Amino acid sequence: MNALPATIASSAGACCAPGQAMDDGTAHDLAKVFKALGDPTRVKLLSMIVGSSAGEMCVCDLTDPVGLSQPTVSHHMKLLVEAELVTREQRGKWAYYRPTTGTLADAAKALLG
Amino acid sequence: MNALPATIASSAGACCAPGQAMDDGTAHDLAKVFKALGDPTRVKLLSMIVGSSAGEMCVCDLTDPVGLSQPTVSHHMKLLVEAELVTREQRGKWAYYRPTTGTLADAAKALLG
DNA sequence: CCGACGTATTGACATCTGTCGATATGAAGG
DNA sequence: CCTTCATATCGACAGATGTCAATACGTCGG
Repeated sequence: MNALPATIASSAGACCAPGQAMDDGTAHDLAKVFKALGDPTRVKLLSMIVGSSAGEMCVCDLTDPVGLSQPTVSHHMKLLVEAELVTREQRGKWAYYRPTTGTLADAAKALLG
Repeated sequence: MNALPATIASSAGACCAPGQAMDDGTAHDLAKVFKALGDPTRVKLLSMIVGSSAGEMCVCDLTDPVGLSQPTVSHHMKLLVEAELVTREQRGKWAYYRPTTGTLADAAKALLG
């Protein structure tokens, strides 16, 4: 229940001492974001949410298009939340997910300098 | 021995029919790029190459900083090459790796629209 | 309070992945 | 040629990952 994206953003600033290995914690945090997108199903899920007209989607809307069971989709969404690529909001019976702005871009920037 | 990044770039253009699931092949290609960065070691490796003053590094320069065996580093570099995040050039006994420009940014753009 | 419904968690399983040691490949130097 | 050195490939193994069926949790409408 944690994650520290502030580290990522700050690392994007003071970046890249030449030839020096990146800090272990930063590398771990960046890898977590990219790893969350390292599965075709999760790429699809995020792309659907990003492209949705309402800007948010619930699990029930996502299950059918990806063709996987509801628990599996729920599991994937949890990983996306933990990577802070989406946020979760419970409204009534439904859990709505919407993309976070900047997480992926910040990670890429921290890596490429 | 393939990979099709043209798909990624082109997908970045005609992106995101609302609510529609992303094409299977595109999702797979994007996931391949992100998965290659889904390991802290590979994040470190790429960041070191990006931050290097010469703009390129050989395996011998990379092995020590990450603290892993030479075969393991070679394995990681192969994955980065296959994801087209770096290019490999053999000069004499040494294999030099340098980052590709745009692969990660294109993947992120294809995903976020 | 109860039943229905959307979602999350658990347990199990096959597969994938990161790592190493041993070995193969390939290029320079004598 | 034969050796040396940098890199790649192979085989093996522990651990992580994606998936599902079964089940538990929470919220709403009676």
